[in-house]
Amino acid sequence: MPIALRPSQSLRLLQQFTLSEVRDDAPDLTLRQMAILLTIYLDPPPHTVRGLAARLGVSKPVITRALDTMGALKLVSRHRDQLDKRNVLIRRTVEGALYVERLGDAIIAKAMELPI
Amino acid sequence: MPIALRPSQSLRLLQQFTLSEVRDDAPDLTLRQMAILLTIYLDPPPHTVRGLAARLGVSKPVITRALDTMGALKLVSRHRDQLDKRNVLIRRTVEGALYVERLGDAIIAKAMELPI
DNA sequence: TTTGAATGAAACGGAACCGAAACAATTAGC
DNA sequence: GCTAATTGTTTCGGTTCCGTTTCATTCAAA
Repeated sequence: MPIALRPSQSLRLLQQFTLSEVRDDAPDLTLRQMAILLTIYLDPPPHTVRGLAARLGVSKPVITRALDTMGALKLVSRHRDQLDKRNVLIRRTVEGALYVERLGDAIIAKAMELPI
Repeated sequence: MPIALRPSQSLRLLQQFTLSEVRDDAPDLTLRQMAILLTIYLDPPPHTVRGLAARLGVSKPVITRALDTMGALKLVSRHRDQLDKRNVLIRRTVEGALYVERLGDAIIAKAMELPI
């Protein structure tokens, strides 16, 4: 059975989620950064700058800069591909996995609280 | 019956939603702007800068700047409260309602596509 | 009426982000 | 080997956002 949401439920869920993120002490990611992070953690590896840029429909510098920021936050890490040294492989980190897990928990909690 | 989501479903839903927003031509709002916009459109009015700042747990300048940006996008409008001219009342707009409605539709569509 | 509190906006310096273009490093094709 | 293509990064000028502080306006209380 697919997940069926009514319009008011979907918007309330999004509101509660964004509010919890804003209120939280954890660093706020931009929408783009969040899309990149989730793609790295949900889609099967390997992940490259080029591949992520294509997945998001943005330019490569957008990915590079987002990886700079999230790398400083230790949410992802970069490593040169030894088979093709032009490539950079983006890998998951423990901190990133925790961050993503926390996102999922927040959504589940807010979904549970939704009025019927 | 409350909305029950499994962790993988909640994260996949968030990924699909953020990806659709990033890919979309519509201007990307920051998480804070989105929280403000949804609060204005979902919570009962009146909405003031001070009230929104308290609701989000941020400072007033954060609200003022976000209203500047979203006002330029015509997603919200500002009006002086004639009863207490210190207050600024934030009101909804047609464009903002459409933007919010589109957000809800995107979530519903992505939720329907989730694997069981 | 005058002092103090409350509200929202503006100013400030610093940081991050944007699109576009140019760039070095590496690989592929001939 | 040598040219062309690919990959990711850097640079550029400009914009937006941030936190903090300061300010103007308005209301409330004495």
